Amino acid sequence: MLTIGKLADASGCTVGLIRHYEKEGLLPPVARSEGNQRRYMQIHLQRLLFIRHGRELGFTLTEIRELIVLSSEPQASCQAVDELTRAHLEQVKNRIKRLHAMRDELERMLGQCQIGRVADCRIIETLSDHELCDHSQAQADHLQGYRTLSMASSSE
Amino acid sequence: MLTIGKLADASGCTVGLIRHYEKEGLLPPVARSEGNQRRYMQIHLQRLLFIRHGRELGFTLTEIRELIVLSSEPQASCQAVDELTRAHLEQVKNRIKRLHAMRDELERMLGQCQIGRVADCRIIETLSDHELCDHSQAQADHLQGYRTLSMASSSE
DNA sequence: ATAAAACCTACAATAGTTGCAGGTTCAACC
DNA sequence: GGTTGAACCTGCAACTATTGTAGGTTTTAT
Repeated sequence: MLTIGKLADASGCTVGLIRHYEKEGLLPPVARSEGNQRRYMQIHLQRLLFIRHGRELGFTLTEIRELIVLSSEPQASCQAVDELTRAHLEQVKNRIKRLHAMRDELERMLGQCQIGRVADCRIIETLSDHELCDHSQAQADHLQGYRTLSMASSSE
Repeated sequence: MLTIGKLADASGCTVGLIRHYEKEGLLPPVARSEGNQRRYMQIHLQRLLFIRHGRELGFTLTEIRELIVLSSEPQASCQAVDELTRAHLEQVKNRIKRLHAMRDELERMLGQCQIGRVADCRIIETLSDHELCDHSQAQADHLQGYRTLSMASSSE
């Protein structure tokens, strides 16, 4: 029997996040102590690790919920799993493309900047005038947002 | 004089987004008609294009606000602009790294999947057991979220 | 018995954008 | 001048994933 705090330590999630996953229906119902505190078992840890691993791979919680449903039928074909993963991979590739375009343009701008006065700054100039931008890959005028793990992480 | 609708068309923003930028302090104060409707001038269009271009390059609204402040002093050194851009570039590069790790692992999993039964699915298996994952670049256990343009875009 | 650590719920905040409801103004046409 | 329809107004809620907080309860160890 694990308390939510122990489960958090074991899984690398915060306590709040575990409660959140429960609310979202990603964690199965939990036994409670007499005083209404959650008491987990190994199966919950496994599920939690599954969720975290999915998140590390960039799946949304909705996709992970879907993967959980699919994995609950061991005899079914895993074609749906394959398709979901393939679709997700395409999204990841699209994001990479967009980020590459950003990176290249940012590097181009930085390469032109001589650190002079703002009035002559190529970065400001390019931002002000889209025509000065390298349009070769600028079809990325529709960019997608998403969110992965740990907004408040120390790594950035 | 442009109405907010015309400005939206000219800039590629939605009407709601223009109001949002105003609320966020990214657009200078606007003249109003007798009936309290916003009436814009060319300067507002320029500002809006600057914002959109910044967003396309992945700058946050906070960074763009900063860039606007910096660009308002033409005689100042553009070193701060350069530094802000450089820092942003590093973030973009980090995101690319993480997405590369995701992509590689997803491709690896897909390559192992034979489209059999879920019970034997390598994708589910790998998600369930982090040890099966290729850890070579899996230090990315702290992933960052962010958001760029147009969540509801047609392109995904 | 008491104190501290851990837990509980419910809510707000983050970022950027969209969408809605309920109401007002503008433009054009009769 | 009146009427209509499009465009506008404000304020609010939604989305995603996660964190944080406030105010209160339980558990655990002393």
